Amino acid sequence: MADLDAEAVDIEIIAHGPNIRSKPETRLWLRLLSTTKLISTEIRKRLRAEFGATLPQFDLMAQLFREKEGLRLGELSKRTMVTNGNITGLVERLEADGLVLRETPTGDRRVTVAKLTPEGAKVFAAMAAAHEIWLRDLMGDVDPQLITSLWSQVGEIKASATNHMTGTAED
Amino acid sequence: MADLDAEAVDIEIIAHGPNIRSKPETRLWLRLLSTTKLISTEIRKRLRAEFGATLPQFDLMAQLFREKEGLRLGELSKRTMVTNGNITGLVERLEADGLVLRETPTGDRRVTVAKLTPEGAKVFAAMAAAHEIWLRDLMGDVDPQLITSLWSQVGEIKASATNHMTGTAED
DNA sequence: GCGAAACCTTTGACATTTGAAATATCGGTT
DNA sequence: AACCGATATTTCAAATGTCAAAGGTTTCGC
Repeated sequence: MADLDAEAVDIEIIAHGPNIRSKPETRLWLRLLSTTKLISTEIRKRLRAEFGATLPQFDLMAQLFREKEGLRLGELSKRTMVTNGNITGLVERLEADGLVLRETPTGDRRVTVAKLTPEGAKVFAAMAAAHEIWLRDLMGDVDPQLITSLWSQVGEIKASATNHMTGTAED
Repeated sequence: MADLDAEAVDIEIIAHGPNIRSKPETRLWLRLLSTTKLISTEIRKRLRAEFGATLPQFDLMAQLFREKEGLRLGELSKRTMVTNGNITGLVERLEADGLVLRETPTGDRRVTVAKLTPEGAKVFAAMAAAHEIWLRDLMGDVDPQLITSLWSQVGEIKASATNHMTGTAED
């Protein structure tokens, strides 16, 4: 951390209140972040309590659930936005639990394909059902039309962000 | 992870496409999550590259920046939504970097108050300025009015979620 | 003022996270 | 058939994350 020039910034802009003085983009960002964190924490808590699973495990299984033939680890990494190194450990733990299995296709030995075991599919189906109910519950006070329109509007944010970054990513 | 009943779930509802079959709440949630993760990753990358800081460190400093008298660690924990145990280490590292200092008020020796050092305030001011620019950049393609209206609409989601959870939290 | 309940922070055991470096394999060139 | 660049996964160190239990302190009821 280096020596930086404070005078370049109008302190007041950032200083007060619940971000009242921040620029709209920053305010929206802080709200997105806190909302997501809030709901994540709750979902994680419930996943843990009712299924002994973590959120990343749920995400990963969700991807495998809709690709019965399985997915390569790199593909899993992209889809879940989890780094490669992390996928390794995640899949290892799920394999140890008997929910996922790993296999190397005959053609290319660099590749590892992960797929759900029948047990894994069963467990995930139950988790997914609960997950949907939890979300309807958590968003229960919100007008259903707003939910739908938010989906596409947040999509605009996402598209813009994707446009303006060094790397890339998808849905 | 126990043996669960798959028949309880209509597989098709979850199975296909980019969540086309999911309920609106679930779709919105997945989009919020992926959008937030996308932007977080980019912000983290830039914070690291330009300031050698992490996102949790930035969050923590942001809270201290607008409370010149400092904040108790428990208060910091609530505001940043970071667990107590984690605040300890976070503040320790920032203190080691000379950006934050800890002191125990005379009145109550249970308490530790963290505040920014002058150096910390200087560094944060520069980070905050850059942060705002990055966000304007990332959301640059979006109609400014939409940004503002999203802020309040996402607020409705947040309020609803807050209403429907076991614990509590604030803005 | 004494003891119990309440409060604030730290500690400890572990799981997860990232980013970068290391490994392993493939495909094509020569 | 050895090599090079591109791919795919794993490993590693450091930071962050949770949860639960332990440590001091304060406050309150009596």
